[in-house]
Amino acid sequence: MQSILFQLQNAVADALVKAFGEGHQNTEAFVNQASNPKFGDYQSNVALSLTKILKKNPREIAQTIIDNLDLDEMCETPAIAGPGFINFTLKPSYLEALIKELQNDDRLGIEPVDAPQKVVVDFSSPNIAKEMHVGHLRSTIIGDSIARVLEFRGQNVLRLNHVGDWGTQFGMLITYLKEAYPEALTKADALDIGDLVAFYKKAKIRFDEDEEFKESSRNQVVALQSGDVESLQAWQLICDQSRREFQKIYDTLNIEITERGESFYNPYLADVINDLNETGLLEKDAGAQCVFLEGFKNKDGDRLPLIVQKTDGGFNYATTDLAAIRYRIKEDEAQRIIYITDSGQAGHFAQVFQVAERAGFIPETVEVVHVPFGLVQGEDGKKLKTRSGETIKLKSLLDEAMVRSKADLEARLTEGDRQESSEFINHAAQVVGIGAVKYADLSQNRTSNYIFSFDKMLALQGNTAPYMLYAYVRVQGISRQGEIDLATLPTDTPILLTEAAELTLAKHILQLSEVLVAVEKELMPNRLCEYLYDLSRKFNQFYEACPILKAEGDRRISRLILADTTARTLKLGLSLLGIETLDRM
RNA sequence: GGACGUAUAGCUCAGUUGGAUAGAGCAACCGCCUUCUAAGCGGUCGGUCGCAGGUUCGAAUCCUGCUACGUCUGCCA
Repeated sequence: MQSILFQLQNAVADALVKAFGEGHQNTEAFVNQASNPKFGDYQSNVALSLTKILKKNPREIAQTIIDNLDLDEMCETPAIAGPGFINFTLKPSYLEALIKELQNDDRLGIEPVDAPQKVVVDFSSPNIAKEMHVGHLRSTIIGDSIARVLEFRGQNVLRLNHVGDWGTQFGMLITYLKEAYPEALTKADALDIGDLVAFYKKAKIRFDEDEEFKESSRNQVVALQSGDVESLQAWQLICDQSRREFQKIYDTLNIEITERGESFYNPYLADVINDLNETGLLEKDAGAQCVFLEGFKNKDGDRLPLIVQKTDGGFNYATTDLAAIRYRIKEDEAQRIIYITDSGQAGHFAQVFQVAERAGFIPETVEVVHVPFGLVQGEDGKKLKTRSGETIKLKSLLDEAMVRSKADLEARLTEGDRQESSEFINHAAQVVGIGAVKYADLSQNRTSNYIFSFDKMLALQGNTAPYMLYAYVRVQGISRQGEIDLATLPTDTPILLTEAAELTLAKHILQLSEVLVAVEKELMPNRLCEYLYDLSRKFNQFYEACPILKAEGDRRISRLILADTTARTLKLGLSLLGIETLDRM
């Protein structure tokens, strides 16, 4: 099923050629959803844009376009309004037919793309032996949602966790491991570090206070990078410990991701330097191997380098990122590489991408894109910390969300004199709590800073996950109340869209495909959130205005189908945000 | 110093290639439960789209300057 928008765009584009000649084959049709319902459902502004080119009155142009349009099946006669807008109002009969098509379509009218692309989504990327913080939460939630949308569209997605599992901090960690847990290296499963973050902090203290420790840490880095067996074993132990902690978070969030950390690209780093050298981009400056950047200056106004090999011969993260780009293009055959990180890294990626392009690492057929998101701030507008100034642990943050949603639910149960099992309560609290955290994050334009507030994200009114979950629950409630299996409603009865609320809801349901195309292109999950929020509101208005179980005959079945299609759209949309649904709450 | 980003209602935010009278939620106030879960629905109130110019038939949106805030700015990632 082609989206309504797509069909109207094509129709207008055809009309332009018919009306004004072959020269207008590439003229943009400028069809959009109507800016205000009173203007109809869709509008085209193309007549206004052609005023100068055709040297005619825009209303006259609009009329000529309408005369050449063939939309009798879809629309009422298009109207010209204002200076030359063409307004389209969809026919109820057309909407009825489309809703009917969705009744038994699991994909709700969304066709997979014709030619799937190989897409790498690089997200989450915590650092080994460090706490996952709210910044990682954003990357994880946004990355997962983008990956889900692309997957549903039929793209071949590789989700990669580019964990920080390599680098100078491991010298310190391994040295401390040997000092504090010497038995860990000789006995199996002897390591029980417990809180790895505390371990990291202790190691850091030792590193800062003791010159000898510092020196042996440096030697440890060299040993690790040169493949010393014992060092590698220690490194592995620390990574495993961290990995287990990360996995708990991913399990709670229901997120799948393949770990491929920085260390993976270690064997390819030297090649990057060699190839940069061959392209003539490499310059040695103050002992370091650099590529000097175009359009970047340092504080003194001199040209700024991207350092790819340090004076001591070590590589840094720019080198790793260059190696990763090449590997993902050559070995993974990626056609689109998406990096989900905070906007603070925008400069870094701009630099790395520039060097990769100039070095010829990125073919024209490959798109490499940084998807930045804003800072997570506390309610004071500053970087989020606990009262004592500590980083907030992701686990405790998620736990608190669930505790709060549980308390809310229990209060409601008491109020409504309802009895539920503890399994039910715990499951509902988890779905609502985690869903609320995810939705709060995804529903904002990701480029702006994000003020993190438990109260706001867990508020159960307004533009929140619970609001949408509740709309879904309402439909399931109808099913229970009427003892109706929504999956086996009759298929031979007509859809009847006569009430304004029914028409409004039906139109909105049919716009999912337009939204998903936009999300895939712009990588902005908040567009999907906005769509689902509007869908929930329109459903609630329909629910209020149009009795379902009390309706009779075909009208009852039609409304049941409309409600069920809404619920399935909500469930699909929420699943693309990584949010589960509930039958009761 | 430079680069990038942000600035929209009291608060938190939308605003899709420039389009018609800039939209939600929260907060405040007023209504609607003998009727499918009121975690709902309807209504009222609330804006010099940071400031000043410019381009355009038309600017929150594009350009220039300014102000404020944020991020980044050579061997951490």
